[in-house]
Amino acid sequence: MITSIRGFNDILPPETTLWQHIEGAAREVFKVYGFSEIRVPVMEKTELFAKGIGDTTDIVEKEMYTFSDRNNESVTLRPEGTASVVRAYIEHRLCNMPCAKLYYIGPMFRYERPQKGRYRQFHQIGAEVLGISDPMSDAETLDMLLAFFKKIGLDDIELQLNSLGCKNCRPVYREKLKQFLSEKKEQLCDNCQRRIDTNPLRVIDCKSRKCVEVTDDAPSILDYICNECKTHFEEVKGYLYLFGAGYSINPRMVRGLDYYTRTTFEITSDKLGSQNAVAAGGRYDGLVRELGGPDVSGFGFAIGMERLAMLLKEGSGSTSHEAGIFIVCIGKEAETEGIRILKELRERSLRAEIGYHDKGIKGQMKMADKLGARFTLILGDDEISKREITFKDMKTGVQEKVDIEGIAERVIDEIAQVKKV
RNA sequence: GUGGGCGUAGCUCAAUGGUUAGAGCAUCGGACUGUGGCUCCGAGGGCUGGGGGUUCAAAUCCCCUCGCUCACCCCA
Repeated sequence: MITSIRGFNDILPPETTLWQHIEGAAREVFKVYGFSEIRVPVMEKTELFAKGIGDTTDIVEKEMYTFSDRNNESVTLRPEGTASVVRAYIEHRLCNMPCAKLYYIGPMFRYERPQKGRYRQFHQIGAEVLGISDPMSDAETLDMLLAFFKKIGLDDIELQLNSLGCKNCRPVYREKLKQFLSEKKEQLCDNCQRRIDTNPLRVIDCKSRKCVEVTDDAPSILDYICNECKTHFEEVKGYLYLFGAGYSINPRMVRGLDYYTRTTFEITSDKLGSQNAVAAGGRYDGLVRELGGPDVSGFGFAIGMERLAMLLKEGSGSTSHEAGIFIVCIGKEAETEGIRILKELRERSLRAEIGYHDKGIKGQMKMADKLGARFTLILGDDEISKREITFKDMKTGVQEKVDIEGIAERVIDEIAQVKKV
């Protein structure tokens, strides 16, 4: 048996309905906030990600699907969406727009060990605002994200906010923190002892109890960011209040991508297991320039579709099928008439299916039931000779013979009745 | 890359080292040849993940390997 590749999953019918619902809600909400969809390729030149994400990050160092194509060019399946969107923004001179508010939906690829909420092919809904540095934009975009979660009925989530400062003030804090950690090195977990030099910010985000205690009085980044960054952060908080968005400050939150500056955030849920962020993002003011574009700001986020679907499945399990019609035919003549009716119902946008002959009438009824049809239309010799059709309500079991002319109207009426209740 | 847990029918799971590896659900058929669900009866479906070893005898014990899963790491 040929199976799918490790970490690459099929999404099967009952669940695809949920996915469509999620995507539809995102499109609706993003639209009213003035965003437009952008579709970018799933593969890019490797250097785009190396430059954009940072070539010492874990993603670039060991998690990318990188190949040589037949021309010996190094290409990579995108591990995230922002770099591609920024590339397209520069390539097509979208900076000529007053500001670019773009969203995308699609698969991303990272070569990691799969676990709960983490897959090698996973899907993100992302949005980016390019060309605006105003803190109101941070708040507005966060408000949009929260509006989306509200729309799909997800509560029990928390918006955690932080500022990572800019390229001027972050290194100052980093040194200060390194100093602090070095003094307490022996008390940290093995992992964090190693991290003091490679990634000190990560230490204050460590979950091990030992490290949490030791870093309790560690310097906070919010005390070290420069005045400009501080002002920006304060204004973001002020605008969040105006938009009515709730949040909590988490000065220990760290992001894994190099491009983030100033505002960063995560939306978390305690129902996701170890991978507890359902969405995350932040500001990236140097990225466009870094990738060869104008010196403009950026702000964006990405939502993890698998994680979101996981949360929504926990809640309401409404699997009720749509009201549908199933046509049972006995004999060639009935079949001819049945197909005619089938076409008519479908042209009127009704969900209609027809039985296949090799099943017999019993088999066809069974199939109607399994498919969840609310009504069946039964056509046999009796009906054909009298120009009638048997109309059966599968829920109540009640059936009657009705005139074959105008059957479509009758069905539409009945379905309208059912939907009202 | 490093750990832990688990691999038995399509699915969920049974089976002290000892007959022919079982059950529920699902599938198909019958009771009910123009009527689904409910009930009853029956059928199909398995190299017990794969390979090696111990033993008179292995789903069961040992080793190797592959797969899944959770966690570390990292992240959506």
